[in-house]
Amino acid sequence: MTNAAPAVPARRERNAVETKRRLLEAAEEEFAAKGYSGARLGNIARAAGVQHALIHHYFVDKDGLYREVLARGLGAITAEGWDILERLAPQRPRRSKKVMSPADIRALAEAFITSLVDFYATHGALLRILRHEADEHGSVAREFVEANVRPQFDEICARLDEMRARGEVRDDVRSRHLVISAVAMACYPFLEEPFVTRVWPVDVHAPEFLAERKREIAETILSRVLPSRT
Amino acid sequence: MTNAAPAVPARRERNAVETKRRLLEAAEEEFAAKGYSGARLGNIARAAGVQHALIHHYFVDKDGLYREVLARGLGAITAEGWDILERLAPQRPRRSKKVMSPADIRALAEAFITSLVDFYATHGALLRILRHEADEHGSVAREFVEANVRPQFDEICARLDEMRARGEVRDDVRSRHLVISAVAMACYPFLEEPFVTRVWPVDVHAPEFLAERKREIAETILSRVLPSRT
DNA sequence: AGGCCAATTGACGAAAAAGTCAATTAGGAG
DNA sequence: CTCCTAATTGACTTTTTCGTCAATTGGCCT
Repeated sequence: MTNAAPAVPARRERNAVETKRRLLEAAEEEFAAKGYSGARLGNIARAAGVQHALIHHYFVDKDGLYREVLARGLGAITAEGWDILERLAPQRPRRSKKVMSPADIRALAEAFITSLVDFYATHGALLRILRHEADEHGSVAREFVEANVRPQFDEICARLDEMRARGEVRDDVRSRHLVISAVAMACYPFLEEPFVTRVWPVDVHAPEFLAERKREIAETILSRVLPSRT
Repeated sequence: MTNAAPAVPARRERNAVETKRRLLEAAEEEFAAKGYSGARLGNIARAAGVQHALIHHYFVDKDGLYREVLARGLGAITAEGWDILERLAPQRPRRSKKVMSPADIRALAEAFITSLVDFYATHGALLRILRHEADEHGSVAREFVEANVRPQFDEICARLDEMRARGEVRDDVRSRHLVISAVAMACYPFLEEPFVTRVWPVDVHAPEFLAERKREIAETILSRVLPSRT
């Protein structure tokens, strides 16, 4: 009643790259929450504060937007994965020379778990997209996992098997189960956040929680792996 | 060309309860795979082998069908959860009398993990629906978890805390983290099956895998929890 | 200062999905 | 055997969502 002036179009700023970035970010959230077929272009446009026609201008169609979201993230996480493995294995070249002490193993495990938890805490949205895609859409996530993360998984298992062969870890350790367990413990609070926070009201992204979580997982893995208590 | 007889309507059988059951089953799969907004009534009808108009006849609308799917499952899994806790605690009434031996604890842990893994292996679809719903739709899953599974979670944590107070488990065990870890290890292969089978080609529902998985998780939890190696 | 290019819009059309309804017919009750 | 109820269908309408297009306008270049 006072100053109802709907005629003023409220000066629109223009910035192509910024707008595109906002759209991609909004799209990542929407796809992560509802999957491909459940995502609504209207929601994405509204979250980004633009008309949905703009999506078609930049990304042609829904599929184009989806691929762009994936492309933006997949390269990064693959590189980060190999990076983690790299940093953990400066000892790799010299194989089966001297055995690692329990202290060495503890340091290795702690470094690994830290990287793993940080990884999942950071890339939750993208990983939820991959999970959706594995169910409904299909090909992209499957091929990505087989081509990029499976080699990393195999690499970790191979290192564990060598450690077991050298007697550095308990010989009833089954490497694949152990890695799956570590990944499960690390990713669970972030991929299942809505559930976790309902049974245990914590901020799973708070620094204190992250630190606690890392300690707990490292301790668990080490207990399982070390021949005797330290 | 040979016997193109599309005029024969191919005698349709009729069975209300059976058809309804088929619809609910198909709906569970569809909702689990794509969430509420991503699910298509057409897909559900086709999977059940009926016209989609029949869905409206039995369940009024999409929302009605969805609620019916949830209702069919939620009651069952709640009861099953309390059942598991019940069976694990015939010792509950007498509190802090005699302490449990490591062998007792091992038996308890193995029974718990077995129930947990079987639970997740069995109810994967429904739990994926709850996960979707937590993101997009909202209320039903949240209220269900807070009202029904949180008390179960608290109960387990309380028992663990008592055990720690009695010195039966290591005193650096944080009960909530431990339970979250156990749940994570147990559910991961089933809630993330498409991912797991891409990095490690196994049939996660095969009896051998289930047995291995249970042993591995129990061993991990026990290593973490027991004051010394057995 | 003026004009051009592209970012952005708003309205429109097409396709897909949800929901409605009258008309068929299987199968049980009398 | 017959009739009558209800399960089931197929075509229809409505609503939602995706995609297109011409028109507008902000920022930049000269």
